[in-house]
Amino acid sequence: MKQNQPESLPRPEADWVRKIQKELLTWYDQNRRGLPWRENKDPYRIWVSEIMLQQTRVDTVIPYYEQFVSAFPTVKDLAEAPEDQVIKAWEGLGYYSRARNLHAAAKEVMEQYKGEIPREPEKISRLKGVGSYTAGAILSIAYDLPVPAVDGNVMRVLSRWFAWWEDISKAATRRRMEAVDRELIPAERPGDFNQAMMELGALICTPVSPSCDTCPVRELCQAQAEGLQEELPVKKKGKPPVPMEVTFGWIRRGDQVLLHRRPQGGLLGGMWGLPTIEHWQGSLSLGEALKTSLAELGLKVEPGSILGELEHVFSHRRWYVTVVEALEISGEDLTEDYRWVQESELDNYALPNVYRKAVQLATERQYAAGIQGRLF
DNA sequence: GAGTCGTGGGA
DNA sequence: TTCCCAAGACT
Repeated sequence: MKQNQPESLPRPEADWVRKIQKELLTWYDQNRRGLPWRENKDPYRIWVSEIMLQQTRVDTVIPYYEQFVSAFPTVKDLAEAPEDQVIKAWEGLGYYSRARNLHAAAKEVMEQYKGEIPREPEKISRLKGVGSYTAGAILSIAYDLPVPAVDGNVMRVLSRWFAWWEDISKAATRRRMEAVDRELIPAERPGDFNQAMMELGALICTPVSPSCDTCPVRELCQAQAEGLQEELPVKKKGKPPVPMEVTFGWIRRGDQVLLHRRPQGGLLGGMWGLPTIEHWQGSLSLGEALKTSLAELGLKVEPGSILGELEHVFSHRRWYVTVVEALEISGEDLTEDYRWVQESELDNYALPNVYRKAVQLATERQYAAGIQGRLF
């Protein structure tokens, strides 16, 4: 590990900057991928793509993007859509607050900006879900404004170009990199230049085993010159997910199943799923936990068999899930965040993947049990 | 500044 | 299996 750089920021010379701009844009013109959000410069479509691409791979986003802009072609369509429909279109993509924020921001654009996504950095940054990177991406790509769009790709590229040893997991580093990046952006094609930086990071200047052989700017890269490309960028490691034991209830009343809407704000906040009890290892037996929890709602159930187990990993949590079957004995009116749903209607709900997996598991076991019951 | 917030893919 | 992620934002 090398020493940290002093406080000063890299000061690229004007001649170096001109070369970088020319080589990068030439390379981009010849190597850019034909992505669906690059078909035009509709600010709304650029916006949708940038939100979906936050912490999400291009290949994962493409089908969601196609379906989303087909369902909501304009910011007006999105603003007028029911939230359930917007969340349903996001099902399986993760980070669901992105969808809620995007929906709320679309309404804001309609009400405050007459349906036109604002061109001012201060205004666009005020929209929910639009941070420093996303604001810069939309303004530069859709409106040709020379503002930085510094994402993980760009930070990696800058870190290597300047042999910059600051930890890119820190917010302060991003701000400092934006200051330097701002000096690199050409007045003519700011959007293409920003995309070229990201494209280089995605295709050539990759996190591991970068393809320096075919890099269009290898002559201008300090890390390459010093053989440091594998050491940079510096990035502090995250903590492993905390393991948790979780019980899902597969609670039936005739051909209906009980769904629960998770509280806003937390993990999978506001999303529908099976009734869920999260507990530390060994704190409660599964059936008793379920029974006790539901009794507080005025719902009496008789715990049945264990339908199965599954494991699901989130960014910061690992769920060891046991799906427990139960039959309703008696119940009063439940609160709004509980709902009895026909099994055939489950597909109409936006269920996060962990619950989708559990539903599949439960229905399969249920079917198998039914067959067994008839046979024996 | 450090945690929180999903998912699926690849080394 | 385990780890690191992939075009970050919000609290």
